[in-house]
Amino acid sequence: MNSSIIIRAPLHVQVAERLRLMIDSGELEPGARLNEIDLCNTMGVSRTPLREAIRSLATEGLIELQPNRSASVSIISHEDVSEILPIMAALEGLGGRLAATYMSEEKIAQVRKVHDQMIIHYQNREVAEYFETNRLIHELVTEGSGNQTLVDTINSLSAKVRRARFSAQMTEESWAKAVSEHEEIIAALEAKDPERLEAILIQHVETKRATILGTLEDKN
Amino acid sequence: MNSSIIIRAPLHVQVAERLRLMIDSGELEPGARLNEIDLCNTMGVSRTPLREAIRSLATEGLIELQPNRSASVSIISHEDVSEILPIMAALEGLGGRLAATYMSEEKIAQVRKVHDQMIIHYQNREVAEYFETNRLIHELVTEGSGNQTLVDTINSLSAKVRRARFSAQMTEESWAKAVSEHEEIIAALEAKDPERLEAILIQHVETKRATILGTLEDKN
DNA sequence: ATATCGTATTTTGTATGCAAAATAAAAACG
DNA sequence: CGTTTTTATTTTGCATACAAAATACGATAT
Repeated sequence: MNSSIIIRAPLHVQVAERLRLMIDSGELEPGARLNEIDLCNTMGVSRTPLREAIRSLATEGLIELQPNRSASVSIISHEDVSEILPIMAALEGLGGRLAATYMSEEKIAQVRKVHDQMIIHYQNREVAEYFETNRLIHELVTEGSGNQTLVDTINSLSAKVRRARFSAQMTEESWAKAVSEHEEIIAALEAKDPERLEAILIQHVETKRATILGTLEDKN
Repeated sequence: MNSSIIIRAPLHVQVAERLRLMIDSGELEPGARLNEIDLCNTMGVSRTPLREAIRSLATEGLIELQPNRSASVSIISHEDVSEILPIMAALEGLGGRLAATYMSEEKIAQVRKVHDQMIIHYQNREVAEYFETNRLIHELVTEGSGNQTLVDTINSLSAKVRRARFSAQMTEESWAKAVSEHEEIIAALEAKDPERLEAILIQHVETKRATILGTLEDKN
């Protein structure tokens, strides 16, 4: 039989995906109001699937709902970031510990490849590419834990922080530190040292926290 | 002015709450199919808010969606439990560490009170009451971290495991162990010892894992 | 009797319609 | 003029209607 059956995802799923993308890319900025009819027109769907999608993103925390008024892209505060990062540290630490134990040689080699790419992007000061390869490495390591729930949980938290785009604060110095920590990450992974990888990943998130929160000298 | 304005939650929120309750109580068993029209009739609402609620619970993971067929209460497997518990261990550990540092004396006293109640329920072998006070203690400690995102994340994971009702497996022995660990938890909290509390809470979840998975001698 | 095909019924997916609330605009008042 | 009140418009909340898919049922053939 034909195994290439095209499975059409329900509209509300497609719409949710697209909204998530719009939020993630910044096309829909934090605080932006979601006018249902406008969005329906741009997406070419009716309000029903759109509203279902909005409800989903609301439970994900990407959108905020207030009765009888437009949904809005949720605004992430410094407090939110301060809450989320310690959680991510604990979870990435756990993921690393498991990954160092269970990850296959091939997967490790794959991480190494992406790592080397990232280093090149760093040397060439290609910010966007650096961030993307960076993100991918963390994803691969976490996936290496073999714990899908862990991957999902981290992704959900990561998505919220990512939107914040405090990243502008990244100095040459903090960037160098992050890269150096990544060298340690790959080393611990290749050495299959769970405790060390866990510790480094926790430290790495702490570095991220310091960077994002502008070394504390920001407001708040 | 009158500050006692009654804020009516939107129907889809009320419905979601009710569904969550039905799932949690077991009225809707894992695998049960959700017939939209039936549910609409029993709840006295139209399909629109019901479907919005279903989408929400689906993104929470309590319900599973398959295109063009009824939504069903998601079935939690032993694998799922094995994935979730290590995550909860890490997060409860983090929560405990923070709680031991930041929790106020009054809050600690409150936990102590609930703890003493729990012990009485244990001595009287009042299972339901024991579980409820137990749950409350963990919630209070986690809340003591002052990290709302952490509370929410743990609750979300906890809700999934709770539904599993593998709890039947609890022996007199494992129950005693859990209680003894709780004595240590309250001690570490009162002593404001972050490292110790973190360690105990992680150990405590490990005990739970062993209990739930029937000390490994189950299938799988 | 079992299996397969075709039809009828149920159930979900999506669009639309109407009422209520919120917002914007206009008019009345100071 | 600025402020409040009233009216009009927009926007959300919910219900319903219709189409498409899935399921259940029954007939036919083997």
